[in-house]
Amino acid sequence: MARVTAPAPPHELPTVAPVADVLADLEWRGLLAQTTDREALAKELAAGPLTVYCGFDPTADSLHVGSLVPLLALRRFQLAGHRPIALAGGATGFIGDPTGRTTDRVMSSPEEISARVALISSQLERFLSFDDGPTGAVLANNLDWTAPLSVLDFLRDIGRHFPVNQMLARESVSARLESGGLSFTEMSYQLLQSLDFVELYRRYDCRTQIGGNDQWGNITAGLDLLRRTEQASGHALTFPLVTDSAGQKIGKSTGGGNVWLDPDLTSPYALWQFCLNVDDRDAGTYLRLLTFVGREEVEALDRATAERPFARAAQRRLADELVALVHGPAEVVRVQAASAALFGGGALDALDEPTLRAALSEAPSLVVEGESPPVVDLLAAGLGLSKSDARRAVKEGGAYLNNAKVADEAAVPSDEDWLHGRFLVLRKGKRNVLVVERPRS
RNA sequence: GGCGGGUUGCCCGAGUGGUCAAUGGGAGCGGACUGUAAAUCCGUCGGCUCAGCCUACGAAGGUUCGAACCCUUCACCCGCCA
Repeated sequence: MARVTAPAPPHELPTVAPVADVLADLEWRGLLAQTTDREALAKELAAGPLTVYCGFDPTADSLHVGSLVPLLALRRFQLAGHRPIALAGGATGFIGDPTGRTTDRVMSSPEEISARVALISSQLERFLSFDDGPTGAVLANNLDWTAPLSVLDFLRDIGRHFPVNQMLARESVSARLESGGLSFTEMSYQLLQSLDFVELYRRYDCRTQIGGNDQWGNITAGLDLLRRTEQASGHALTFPLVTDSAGQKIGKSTGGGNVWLDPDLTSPYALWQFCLNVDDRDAGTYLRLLTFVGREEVEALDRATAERPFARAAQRRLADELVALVHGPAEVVRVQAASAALFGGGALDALDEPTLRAALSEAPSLVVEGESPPVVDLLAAGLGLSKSDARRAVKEGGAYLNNAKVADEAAVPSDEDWLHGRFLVLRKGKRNVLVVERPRS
């Protein structure tokens, strides 16, 4: 059964001004790609609380920054006085959405999927408000109604409404037919998603589904089913699939990996740093899509970026907002202190021990007992480099001990180098910081 | 099944008996510039007990003083013919 209320979120949702006109809000943020009859939708939105859903398939152990686009959109609807439903795809994740794929997904085991659903659900909960009022959010799992369904019932009650010729015509399917075909399993994905829509309509009178623009086909398939089985009409609303100035999907780090919401996968510090390093051309876009910062302020930040790019006001604001949103306001303070200490230049020995310790808690660390090995060995062990790499770093002038360049490949930290007698701050290049710690003697 | 072409470092791709750890490009990394950005420039880019040594050019054997390069077998990929 879907859970209607959630346990207390780990941190307070940020207080954000209510949204007066959610469509207008989405529009200036660049979040509107397509909608069904927009005027009708606007009219319904104005008439009273509408229930809006968006699905999240458990494709990994965590949501990533890109997932915030639809997730925050749900929250935007909530702030505008509507009820959001976050749907975890325990069933659809089982099948795998063929959209945008060229080959069958590798199937994960049921255990893996249910574990992921649990992880993702707990993340989804944190961005919505689960009060008892008419706009209280709902967290659902489509496995709840899909698992008990028999094959025969499914084929007779659902499958019957799907003309194969239409299914084949859908972009997600036809693309795959061109590139070698797809299995019946994957082609069924749109049926499951449509079934979800109908089920949420029955349970919560949900008649609006939102999602990325690649979901348009799946969403409208659901609208068709809703019309056929329930004689109900609903709405679809999609967001553009935004790419950054380098053509990458939003929320990809420079290395190409995802920036995750799970602090164990992407630390708050790493998230903050990721934001700070966002290209000038993308900062405004990110602010619009990934934060609740209002229009006037975003546009002011756009101007600030144009006039004084080096100040990186937009990136800083983005970093603070996102870290607060994802990890809580307390983390922002810690992360700022860490960044200031590590990028502020010299004077590490001026920091008192608690501050230093807090600042460095985000960096990888290494514990050394007894005699200290040479700097090169510490770098290699702590940063996962080969010895040659570490040696090269020194040779190229890219190795630092307590913010001072290390010139000698054979350098060994001296007793005076240990800050407060306990810490060494090693660095390779600008960003790869390593903390070496030794037990209090 | 037959004939031909191919398999090189993270990716692309040169190299056809010694001067090959292997040209060039991309990615990555470091430096300079700067703003922890972009662009640009320079450097670097298998490992190590690092002026030397070890391991590497699909796999295994062979020829040779010496092989990524020649020969044999095997595996995989791509063409053409059945």
